[in-house]
Amino acid sequence: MGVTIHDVARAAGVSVASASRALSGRRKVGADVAERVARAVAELGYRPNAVAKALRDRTTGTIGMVVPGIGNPFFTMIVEAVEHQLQRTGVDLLLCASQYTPEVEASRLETLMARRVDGLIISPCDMEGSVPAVLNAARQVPLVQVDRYIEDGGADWVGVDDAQALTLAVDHVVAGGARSVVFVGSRLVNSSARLRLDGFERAAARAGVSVRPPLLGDFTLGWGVEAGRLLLAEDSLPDAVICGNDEIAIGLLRALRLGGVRVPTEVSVVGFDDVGYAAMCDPPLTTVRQPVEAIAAEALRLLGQVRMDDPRPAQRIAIAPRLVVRETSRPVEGVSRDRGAAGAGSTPAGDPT
Amino acid sequence: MGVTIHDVARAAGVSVASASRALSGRRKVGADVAERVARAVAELGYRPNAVAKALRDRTTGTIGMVVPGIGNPFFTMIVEAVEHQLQRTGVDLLLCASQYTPEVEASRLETLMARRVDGLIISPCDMEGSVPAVLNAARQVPLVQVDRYIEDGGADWVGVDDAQALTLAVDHVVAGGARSVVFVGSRLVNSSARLRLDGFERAAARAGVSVRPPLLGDFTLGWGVEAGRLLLAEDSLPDAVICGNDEIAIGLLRALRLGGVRVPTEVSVVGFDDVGYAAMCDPPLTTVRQPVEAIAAEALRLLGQVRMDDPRPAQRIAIAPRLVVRETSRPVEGVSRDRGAAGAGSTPAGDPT
DNA sequence: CTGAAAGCGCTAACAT
DNA sequence: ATGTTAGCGCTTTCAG
Repeated sequence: MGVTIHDVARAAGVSVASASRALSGRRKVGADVAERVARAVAELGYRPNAVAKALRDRTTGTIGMVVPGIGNPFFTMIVEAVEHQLQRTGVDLLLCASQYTPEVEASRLETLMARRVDGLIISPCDMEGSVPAVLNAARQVPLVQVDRYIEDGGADWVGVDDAQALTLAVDHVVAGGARSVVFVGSRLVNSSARLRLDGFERAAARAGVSVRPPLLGDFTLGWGVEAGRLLLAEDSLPDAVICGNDEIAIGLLRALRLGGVRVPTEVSVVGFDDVGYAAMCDPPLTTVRQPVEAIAAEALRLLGQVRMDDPRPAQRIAIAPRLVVRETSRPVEGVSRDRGAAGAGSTPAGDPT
Repeated sequence: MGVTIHDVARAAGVSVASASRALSGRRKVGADVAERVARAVAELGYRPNAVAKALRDRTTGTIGMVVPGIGNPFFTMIVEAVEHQLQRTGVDLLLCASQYTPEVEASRLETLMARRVDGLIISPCDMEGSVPAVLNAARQVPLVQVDRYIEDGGADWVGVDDAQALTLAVDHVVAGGARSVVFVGSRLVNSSARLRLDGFERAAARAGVSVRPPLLGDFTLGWGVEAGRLLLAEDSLPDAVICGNDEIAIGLLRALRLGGVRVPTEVSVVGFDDVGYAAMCDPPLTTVRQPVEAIAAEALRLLGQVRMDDPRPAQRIAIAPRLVVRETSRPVEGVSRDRGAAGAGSTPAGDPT
């Protein structure tokens, strides 16, 4: 620690300007200068100070990302996708969790801006509560929302096309013979919850099937099992249940099994997201896959486009999802099941603890 | 963007020094000065530039963390714990994933150091391959390893007491009547894998039970189901199988169920980590819980202690785990099962997608 | 092609 | 109590 470009310049017998030029390679330097600087760097173990560079350049090569919670597999997927897209960019990611709380979300945004991130990617935790902080941040620095958005239309957004996703899900179970369907999702506190319920209702109406009143809780396993019990307690089961995310679906599956209900023979279940576990649960879950890589790529592209000076209208980009048919839905002629569902090695790997 | 402390000083009609003092509150200022500065700040929407402060202070208020992969629930737990401990500290976390690859790990460490993080927390991905990068980093900045460590003893470490953990697991199944046990874990490429196998073998020997050759793959669901099939293919099943982590255990459970084996009636299964899903799988998993909060707290404490000038010997701190008895192991007199296992709302919540 | 010097925004001596 | 100023490490005009 502590060897600066001055030390390098002195050791190489050149000016700091030359050392800097040699280091960055962005300007011509004599061959001998380059040579001697390189040697000095190696000998002294010089490491450029990114902080000083950032101060000088007024840009940090860093973008901030804030998601509601990193414990949630879906957010983990998006974070990984963003990280993946950033790979060879030289841009680093400053990751924060808002813990589903507008207050900590606002504070995280504040410190990210103090650190002068070059851009911000955020999945706002609360459709209403997040509005001031997000809007305020968007005024200072390029910002794009992913997955969830605030109700105010003041900032760019990219996410999955929820309407299309629900259409895919509903049409699939209907094609499998379902005549009555129910939606199990989240209370309408964030945009995804609302969009998905809407999408479901429209798709069901279009398909002309009977729809039961939706069950709305939160996006957790726990709610999934509770919802399953609620369903079991009713007079009769619907032919299919469409879930707001995979966690709910997996919890539901569990409750149904405990209740002695066979899936998909008696009822079909469809999830949403396609988290890693969906392929490994029992039976493997039919679900709508979120195009996370595409979302990440698009978000980053948008971020690069934003110019704080000429404010162009906010964009909303919805990306088409894909239905992944596995074994919790009744087979449909002409639609083949996703292979690799049942077994080993089909998940991205990972080598924990 | 762009309003500096100079602007504030000018607007308030005071010197930058006074403005700085008023802002930091670290030195006395006249009441009127404080007042006028506060107003100027509010009017101009001043935001201190953390980059400039960092350059001046030679400290960033940031620590870097690098884990093999954020998709793995266990690492996610540690990251959350560290974040949680950092909460009211004003210290921010710079999170990176090494993707289980020493090369990217080295590169992440390099950029973290360029950004002048005040400390580093790392779970090295490879017992051998990570050695040079970790040692090199530890030479520049306070560093502590969590969970995994490099074989060279040159850097601090804090993690779970694997030997004790395996003793807990083995003694528990033996108390439940098991006479033959097998270990399903990971190939010995990282410290945890080795420590856990060792711990298992010692504990089994001490308990005087018959042990079958261990099955070693990786820490994934996929390997768990494969191992389950391998077990099924043998002449007879062991009384109990102890797994290297929960993912393996959950995969194994699935394979056993498909094979028609009843758990825990015919065989007991014990996991390791106690990830959120362990309480929700079927049946709920008996497992050894990692004391992640304690590990995070201890790591941070250690980090604060390290003085780069006086090199004290490296420390290794192993923290005691706790056995969480659920329903994949045969009941033992006097040991009560973990309640809340079967149902709703027992997980930390989370409100995804 | 190379060097001298200014300045990014901030804080801490060092005056006053 | 307040103001002036140097300087953190770097890049980039501007001269030569």
